[in-house]
Amino acid sequence: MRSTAKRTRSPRGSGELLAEEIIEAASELLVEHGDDAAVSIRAVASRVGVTPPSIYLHFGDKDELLDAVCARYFEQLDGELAAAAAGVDDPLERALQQGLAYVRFAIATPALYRIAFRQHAPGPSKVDQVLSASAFTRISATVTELAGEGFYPESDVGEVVLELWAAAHGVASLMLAKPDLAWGDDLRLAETLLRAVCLGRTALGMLGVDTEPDEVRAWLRDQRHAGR
Amino acid sequence: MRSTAKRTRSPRGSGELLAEEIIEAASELLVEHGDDAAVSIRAVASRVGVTPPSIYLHFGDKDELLDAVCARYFEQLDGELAAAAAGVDDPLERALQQGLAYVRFAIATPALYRIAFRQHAPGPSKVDQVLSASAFTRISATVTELAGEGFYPESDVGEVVLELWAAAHGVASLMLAKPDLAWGDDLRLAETLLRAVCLGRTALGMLGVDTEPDEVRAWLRDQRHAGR
DNA sequence: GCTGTTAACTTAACGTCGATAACTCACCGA
DNA sequence: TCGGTGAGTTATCGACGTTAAGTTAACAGC
Repeated sequence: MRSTAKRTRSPRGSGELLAEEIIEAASELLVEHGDDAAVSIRAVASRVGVTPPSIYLHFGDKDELLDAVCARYFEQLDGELAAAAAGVDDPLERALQQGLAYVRFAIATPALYRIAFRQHAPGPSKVDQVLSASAFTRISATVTELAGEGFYPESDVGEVVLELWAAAHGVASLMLAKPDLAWGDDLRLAETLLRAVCLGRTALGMLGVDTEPDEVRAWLRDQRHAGR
Repeated sequence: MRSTAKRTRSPRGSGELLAEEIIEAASELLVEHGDDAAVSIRAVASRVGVTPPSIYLHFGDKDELLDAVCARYFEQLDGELAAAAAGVDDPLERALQQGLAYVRFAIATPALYRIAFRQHAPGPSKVDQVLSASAFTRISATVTELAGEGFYPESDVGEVVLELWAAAHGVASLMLAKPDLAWGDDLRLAETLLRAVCLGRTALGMLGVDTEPDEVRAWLRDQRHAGR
């Protein structure tokens, strides 16, 4: 917890300048220590060069600060998703790349990702706004494109997006929580999972199989007995 | 934080009796308040009817207590998975039911599930032991059975189990973190996702399509242009 | 240039938290 | 009966989030 020299008082209109500095200091602490326990109001204040109560001039409480930190974090995600999708024409491949980019983004800074998915006070948070306006919208666009080409004929686009998100989040979250499992050293497992989510129903549908349990089971049984 | 009457001192050999009471008190606090902030050493001690330092006679620190709480929690999961699998002969259907049971279990007590997947100090935790010895083993058995029937011909069983777990955890975790999304009021979305994970690769494999991006894309293009 | 206002920040403090050290006391074997 | 020890207490520490009240510097108006 390095103690910075005293700041000179900010000029009159620039209260939000310090707010930005506070968010950045909190982010840095989070990334450097990899542990949200390292982010105390006092530590953040000390790093910015200010006393703890000053934080409360810019954020209602600690949760609000962390919410702002996560909002800024997910703004970066939007850029990453855009970069991952750039130049990828096929929407299927694009969905996959965006999913992988999401996982990479999450595991790159575990502390930030973890904190973004903690319980937060009810009511609309900045994180949710940023997420729905950027990443969620971006993936929705890709899935909509896929749906337009005939994938998921009987499913709502929103459902597919949620499934994709849940899969990507599941891999990322579980990798962070249980890093000792046999994940391999690349994202092959994530890739396989995401591909299954994108294509599973499509493949079954193209085989003329509905997703009712009995039908699937019967079809598989037939395949197993007939094939090979 | 109800303050219980003073306990009478326990007889000589029964140190572990209090340990059990402590775990249960902590679990109750967690479930009742739905918030891990409600579980303080002081609150737990007060509910048991004991002073705070007594907790440390039975648990090294707070994390160790919470680890024990989660371990006991996941012991129940093993029973739930067993119940969900009971009487389901088809391994495919069984995998699905176990996955759904996992999701139901998680969202039934959000506070407990959340706390179990927080960051914890490195080294083997009780939670991990319980998980790998019960739920993980149980799902592995089902997947092994599926693999024995010819599903996942080119995949390791461990990989498939991880994918299944990641998918179930992803849905559960995201439902808990973002309950305002359009999840519907049943677990249909989870079911679809789990089915895709169980069957996605199988279906593609049976179509004679490898999981390489180019191959899948080409195959889908052909299907789209040829079919309908 | 002086002055009043107010935004930006500080000082001091409260209550709660996790954790530790040092103590008390009942029980039990010898 | 008497030391030992397991079970639990009292007292206390430093750090935490947060608030109330005070201080100071930048600007607006004259």
